Amino acid sequence: MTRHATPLPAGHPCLACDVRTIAVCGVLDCGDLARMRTLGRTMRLKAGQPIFHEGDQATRVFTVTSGTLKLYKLLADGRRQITGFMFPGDFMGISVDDEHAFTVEALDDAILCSFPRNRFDEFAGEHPQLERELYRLATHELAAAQRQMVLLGRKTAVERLASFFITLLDRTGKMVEDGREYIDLPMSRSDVADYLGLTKETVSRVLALLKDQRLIRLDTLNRIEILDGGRLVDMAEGVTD
Amino acid sequence: MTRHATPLPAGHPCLACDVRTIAVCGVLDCGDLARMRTLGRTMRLKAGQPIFHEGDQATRVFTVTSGTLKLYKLLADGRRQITGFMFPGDFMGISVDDEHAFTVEALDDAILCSFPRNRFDEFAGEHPQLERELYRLATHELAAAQRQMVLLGRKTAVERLASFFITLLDRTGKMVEDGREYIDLPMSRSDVADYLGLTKETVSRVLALLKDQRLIRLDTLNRIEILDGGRLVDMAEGVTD
DNA sequence: CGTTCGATTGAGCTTTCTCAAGCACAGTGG
DNA sequence: CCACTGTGCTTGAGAAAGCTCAATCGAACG
Repeated sequence: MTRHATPLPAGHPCLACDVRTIAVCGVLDCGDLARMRTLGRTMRLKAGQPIFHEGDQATRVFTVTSGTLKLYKLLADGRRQITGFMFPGDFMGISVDDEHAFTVEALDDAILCSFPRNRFDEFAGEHPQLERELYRLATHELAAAQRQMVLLGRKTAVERLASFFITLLDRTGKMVEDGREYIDLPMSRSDVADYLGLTKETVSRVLALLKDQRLIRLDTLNRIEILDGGRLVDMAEGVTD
Repeated sequence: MTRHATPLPAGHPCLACDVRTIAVCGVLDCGDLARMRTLGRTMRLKAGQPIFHEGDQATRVFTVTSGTLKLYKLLADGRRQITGFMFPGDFMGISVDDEHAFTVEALDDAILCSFPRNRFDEFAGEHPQLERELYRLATHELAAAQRQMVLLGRKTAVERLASFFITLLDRTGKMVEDGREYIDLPMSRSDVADYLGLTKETVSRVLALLKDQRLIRLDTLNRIEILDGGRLVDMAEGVTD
């Protein structure tokens, strides 16, 4: 569940699909990539389909080729916290005591590459540079998790939405058309709410508010134009000004 | 900022103090430990003293020998989120792009062992089993961070306090005296609040509530007796029953 | 063209926060 | 030895942010 610094070019096929995946690109040479390729296989997921559930045995690791996934944990009564989203190029290999710590589900149709965990670990053991890269990815994940703790523990609803947009801009890369910046929201309002520790109603209301203040524009339900990124950054950090 | 599975025996001296530290004990042999020892030096901290601040250059890594530390991030207007506490045996070496992602401050008088980051990394590079252990620790940290996201995003004040006590029981090990279980709270009510995404007043009120329900007893302000651990575990997970 | 499902909007409510006052204990000085 | 003072903790009352429940809207699809 870690992500490479550079985004995967749209449509960039994954390692198992006979090309290199972002998570290892740059740290393995051609021969090693070829060897690793033989370990993987392609998985195609329909929207809404889960890959594994919290508590399942972690027998495989994955990289995302295309599509978006959500990671979440549930409480006994069904309350849900989405702990992250996965985009193309992301790596999902982290587990504790061989058990998955969360459920992963596809938001839209997605393609993954999957490797048997033991063979992947073995392969990593033989490639220190890959192992170091995995560690680096884990530390970046951890830093992101800490920022999310600040968001969930201390930010207002408006600040949470602003932070969310800024993070998406950074992560999925700006989409610019005719000089306008857009972000795609492949997830539902409920998903956004469960990621930000809010209700879907509050998400809707805050969107309306940001729209009224001309900071964003709802191009379509799932496509948002960023009208004032600078102001959003300030908001995200709690700068009242 | 990761923690070994087994707790450090009280008073167990650290690597730099001529003995082994928890973070590496079990993965290094005597000769390697001796070499690592030569890299470290001991640091003594007074209560309230910071080790480094968010954004500082990360030139050293640390292990905790004795005492307790808090890790936190601030928003522009001073709102604070404590992202974790460090106890004896814990390792603080994770940073992103050589910058510390949070501030670390001693809660009480503490002793640390500190290593120059570059020498430590170099040493780790020569000891794959140490590198693997650091990765394992990071993944455990990440799982803990995700549990904290559930707490901050979806749990009620009562559930947060119950979760906090259960986590402390697991982490610092049960202290049993005369067949009674205790936990120490080396941090202030404000610190607890900033860790759980609440205010100090709410923390006080919830403590009073749990006390009234005979789930805990305040032995002293900073020492809590667990009267009904089972019930607390249920509460922590949102089991209403 | 009707149905469905997610998104939006509204009204009232609950939990937690804020602000303020009172309390308890440790340290200090008379 | 005891009053004094400071600091952190607790308790109370009112306010506010966000939640719940319910109604309405609107785009997608058969």
